[in-house]
Amino acid sequence: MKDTDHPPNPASELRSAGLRVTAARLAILETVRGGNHLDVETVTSRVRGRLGHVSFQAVYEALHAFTAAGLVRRIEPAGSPARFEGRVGDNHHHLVCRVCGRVTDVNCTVGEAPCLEPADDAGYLVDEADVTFWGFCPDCRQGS
Amino acid sequence: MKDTDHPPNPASELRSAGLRVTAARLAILETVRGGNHLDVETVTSRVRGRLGHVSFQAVYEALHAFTAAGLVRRIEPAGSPARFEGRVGDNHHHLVCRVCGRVTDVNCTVGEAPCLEPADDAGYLVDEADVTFWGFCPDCRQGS
DNA sequence: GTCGTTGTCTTGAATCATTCAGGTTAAGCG
DNA sequence: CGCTTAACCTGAATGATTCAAGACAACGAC
Repeated sequence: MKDTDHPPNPASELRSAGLRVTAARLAILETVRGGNHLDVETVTSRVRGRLGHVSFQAVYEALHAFTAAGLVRRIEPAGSPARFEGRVGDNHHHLVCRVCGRVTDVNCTVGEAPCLEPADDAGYLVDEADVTFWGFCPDCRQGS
Repeated sequence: MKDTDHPPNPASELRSAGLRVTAARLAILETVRGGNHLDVETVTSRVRGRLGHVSFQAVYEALHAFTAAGLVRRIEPAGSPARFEGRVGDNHHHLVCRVCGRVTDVNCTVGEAPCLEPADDAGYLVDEADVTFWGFCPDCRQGS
């Protein structure tokens, strides 16, 4: 099982998602995939390091489009700006450090696609489960 | 099992949490408990309806203090402002409507305190699990 | 290869929730 | 009845995100 299923190449992924292939978007997509739950500012600065100038709006729009297309996933731990990750499609969750904000992936153990359905859906048509574990990461739990 | 365990009365709850008892804070606490995942603006306007004038900062500070004291719980579904609820201490989760933003409580079925621990804690000291189910509420799934 | 459509990118301003600052009021203990 | 300090007030600032409107360029059609 591959980490995430990346078809042929990023360019064709964009195309088959109905998006145009531009240097900026390729760099944004690769940056998100190469990074670890990056926020918009970090994505932007890394992309700028590669390409020169790219506007914040271009990054926001691209990330929004990618999220809608299912190419990336957006997470937003309470109190922190939105973060993006390349791992999509597998039902995994997150550990978030209350001190430093670090985010770490956790696989869900309870079976294959656990936590995917609430006990009682109250009539809702549920399409996603978002599980966040809050605590203190190895580095930050020292001083406790 | 009671819905939520409310000791003697709100005033003594505040006191035993080390907080002073003021008309504003009593009204804020009761408003949150009587409401359904209210945001700060709604809490403020309801409290104002009762008491006359109360500043936003007073409400923010009170809600922050209550949250720290464990009297209320703060949730923050991605993309929406913070919301507060009076149900605390029982491990329950939330259904959030993608269209209207409505939030509904769900009890966790998988045992008593489920989803409380991740499969692999990656060295984190986990103290809370935050589970949000995204979907379409009964009212909003009609047009689909 | 050229053209046209429209998705993408740019600059600049605006919005919204939340927080910070500093000073005033009043809860509750001695 | 004072004192200490939590609580509250007004007003301004911050930071992430979005809106607006025009310029540019990807890519399918010709």
